[in-house]
Amino acid sequence: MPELPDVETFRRYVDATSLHQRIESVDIDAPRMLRGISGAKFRAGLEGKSFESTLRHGKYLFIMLSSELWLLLHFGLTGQLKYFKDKAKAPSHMRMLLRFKNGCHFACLSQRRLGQIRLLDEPRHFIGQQHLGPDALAPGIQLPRFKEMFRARRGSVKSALMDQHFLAGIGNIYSDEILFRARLHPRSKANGLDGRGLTALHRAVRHVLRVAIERQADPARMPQSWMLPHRDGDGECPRCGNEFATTTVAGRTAYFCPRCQIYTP
DNA sequence: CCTATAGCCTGACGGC
DNA sequence: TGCCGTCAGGCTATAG
Repeated sequence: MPELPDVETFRRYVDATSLHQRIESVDIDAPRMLRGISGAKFRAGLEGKSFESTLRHGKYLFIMLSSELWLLLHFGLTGQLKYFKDKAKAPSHMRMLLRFKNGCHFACLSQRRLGQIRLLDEPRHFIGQQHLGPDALAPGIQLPRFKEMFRARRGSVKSALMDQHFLAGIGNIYSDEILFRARLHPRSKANGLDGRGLTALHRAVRHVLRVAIERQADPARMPQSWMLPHRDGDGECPRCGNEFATTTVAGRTAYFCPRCQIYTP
């Protein structure tokens, strides 16, 4: 689930629910998700502190604590956040559970336990260490820079979009949606796109991510003109009625419309 | 630099 | 019904 629009939605959710409340207790159910720190040290780092502000880079969510340390959350394939009052209403698959002084709870869910939880001193430092590319919605990624990046990139356009070292935040679903909008075949070569293709791609990246954020990354609320509502089930292109096809790119299943999306070697 | 593969985990689904 | 293989919106490590 969690690509850039989902994580941005989580970030806003934290801002709306969980800032400035003292953390009374910390429970970890999935020690494997905790990276580079013991459970005891992690608990000690959170207890008595509060969330003060949030930041997102790609698919990573950073939460600044009152101690000036940062809580890092990464959601893997199945992560979610949930803020709730009654413990009786606790959701399933809670991997980290905080209880605030006001009696409410903040839970990090992950059915498959593939996410990551860390404590950091500086987001910039972490982003550098991981060699993450610029955030896909960063204001600095204007068309000229975007074109330069793709012209210097070998391999397929879809694997470029999904490569977190190249551009951070886009995963399998939204790369398909972006390529559908830009009418580019997922296996088209990144450095084979012409000016028109790159312009369309640049606009599609920004448009798709922004609209998805506006709709809170809820698949049920995406426009009918998009691929997402038709990916399974009927599987028909909302533009031409053709059936969607699939192919494998960078180890993932890519959906595309064989009539609308043009291949460029 | 790039691609392909397996592994990490769990659950849903279809076929037999 | 039960078992089995496959697949899933992530990342990492490894090999070529």
